[in-house]
Amino acid sequence: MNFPKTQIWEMNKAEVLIIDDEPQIRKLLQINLESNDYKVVQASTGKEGLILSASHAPDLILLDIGLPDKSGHDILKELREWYNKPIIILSVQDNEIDIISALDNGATDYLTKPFRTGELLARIRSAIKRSQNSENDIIITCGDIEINLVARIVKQNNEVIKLTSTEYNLLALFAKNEGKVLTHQYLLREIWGYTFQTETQYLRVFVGTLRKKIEVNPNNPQHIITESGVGYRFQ
Amino acid sequence: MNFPKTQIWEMNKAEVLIIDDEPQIRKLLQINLESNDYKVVQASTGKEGLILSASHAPDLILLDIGLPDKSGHDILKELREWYNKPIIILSVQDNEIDIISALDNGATDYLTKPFRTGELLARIRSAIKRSQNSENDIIITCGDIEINLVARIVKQNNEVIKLTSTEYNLLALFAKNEGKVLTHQYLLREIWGYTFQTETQYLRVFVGTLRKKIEVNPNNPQHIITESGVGYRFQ
DNA sequence: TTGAATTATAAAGATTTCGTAAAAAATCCC
DNA sequence: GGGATTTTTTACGAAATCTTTATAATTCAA
Repeated sequence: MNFPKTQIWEMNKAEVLIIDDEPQIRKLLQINLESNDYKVVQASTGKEGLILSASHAPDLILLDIGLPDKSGHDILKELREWYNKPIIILSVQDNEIDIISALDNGATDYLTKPFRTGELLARIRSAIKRSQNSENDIIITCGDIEINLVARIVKQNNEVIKLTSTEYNLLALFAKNEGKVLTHQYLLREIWGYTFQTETQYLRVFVGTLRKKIEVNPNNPQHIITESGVGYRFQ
Repeated sequence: MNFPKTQIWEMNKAEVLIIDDEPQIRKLLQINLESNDYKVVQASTGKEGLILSASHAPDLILLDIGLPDKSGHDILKELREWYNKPIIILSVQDNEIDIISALDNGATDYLTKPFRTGELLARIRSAIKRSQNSENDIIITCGDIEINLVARIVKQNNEVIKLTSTEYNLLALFAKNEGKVLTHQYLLREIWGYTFQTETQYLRVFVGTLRKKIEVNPNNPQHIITESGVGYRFQ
C-alpha cells in the first residue's frame, strides 16, 4: 500500500464513520481501517449514523444501503443536506438503478459486497485526498501567509507559525475559501460538526487566537475580517 | 437523469476525451455521451491522447488501461503532472493491484469492461459535478454593481462595498428582481418576516443607507427607484 | 397652489453581536 | 500519574447594528 501523503495521517488521523448493521462487516472494516491509521466510529442503524455524523464530522462515511431502520438512500439524502465530505456506498445490491440513484444523490463512490478490502482502502484514500485539497493545491498562498495543506504547516514571511490543531483547521478552511464570507454555522459545521452549529462563541475564541498569531495588528485585522451578524471572511 | 445545474450544461457543454484503441468502444461511448449532451473528443493511442488532452483541456478523460503504444498507467502519471480534472479508468483488467495502483496514481474512478453505460454515465456526472463544484459562484451584475451571492460580496467598479447583513439581504433581494416593482409588504416579509409587514419605516431607513453606499448621488438615485405608495424598484 | 399623505434623513436609544481574558475541563504526552 | 497543552465555559466591556423618534422634504391630487 502506498501512502502518497503519509504525514497527514500521522499528525492527524482521518476519521471514518461506518454505518452498517452487520457486525462482522463492521469488525472487518474497523480492523482494516485502524491498521491503516484511520480513526473509526461505528453505527449499526441509520438513525445512530445520522447522530454520529453530526457530532463527529468524520472525514468520510461508509454507508451500507441495506439498513434495518431506514433506507440507505434516505440516509444519503439527509446527510447531503449538510455533509459535503465523501460518502462511499457499500451494498449487496448490484443493480444499475440503485447505483445510478446513489451517485446522482451525491454518493462519492459505490462498491458492491463482497468487496476487496485493498480496493476499498484505495478508494477511501482517493476520496479523502480529493476532498482535502479540492483544487489539488498543495500550498495556498494568501499575501504573506503560506499554508502547506499536505504538511499542515503555516508560514508567514517564511517563518513557521505554531498553531494548534483546531486553529490550523480553521485557518485552512478560511484559506480554501479566500474572499468568501463563511457563515458561523458553516464554519462550526465543517470543523466541529453539525451539532455545534450554534456554538458561535467557539469561533470568537479561535478567531481571536488566530488573529493574535497571524495579524500584524490584531486590533485591526487585515486577514480575518468580521462580517457582523453573518460570519467571517479571509483575505 | 437529473442535472442540478441545467443552465451550465446547456450553455457550455462539458467536453470528454476518450482514450481507447478499440473503435467499437469509442463509438459506443461517443453515441452515449453525445446523446447526454457532452462534447466528445477521441484518441486511439496514448500519445494522441496526451496531445489532445493538452490542446483541448477536456472536463473529463476516459482512459483505457490497455493501450498498444504505452501503458495506461504511464499515461495516467503523465497526465496527472498537470491535469487535475477527473480521469476515469476503463479496463478489462479486474485485478486488485491494477485498481489500487491506478487510484493511488490519481485516477478518479476505475471501471472494468464490460461496463454498464448507465452506471458509467452516472459516474461521469458525479465526477464532473464534484470537480466543478469549487467554482460555481453565482454573480449578478447590474450596471456598475456586482453581487456575488455565494461569496456574499458586493462590488462597485471592482471596489468592495461594506454592507451590514440587512443591507446586503435587501440589496440581494432587489438584484434578484431587477426591474420589478417590489411592494413594501413583500420586502418586509422577505427580510424581516411576516410580522413586520407594516413597518415601512424600516425600509425607508435601510433604503436610505443603501443609497448612500451605492448611488453616485443619493439625492438623485439611479439604482433604487421609489415607486410612491407602492414600493421600490431596482435597476 | 395648497395641504395631506408619503418619503427621506438624522440622530438618539436599545439591542444584539463581538472580542478578550481568564478560569475550568478535557486531552495529550512523557 | 502528573505536568503541559488545548479546548470549552463563563463573564463582561466594547463595538456594530437595528429600532425608534423627530423633523424636514417631496409627491400628488384637489
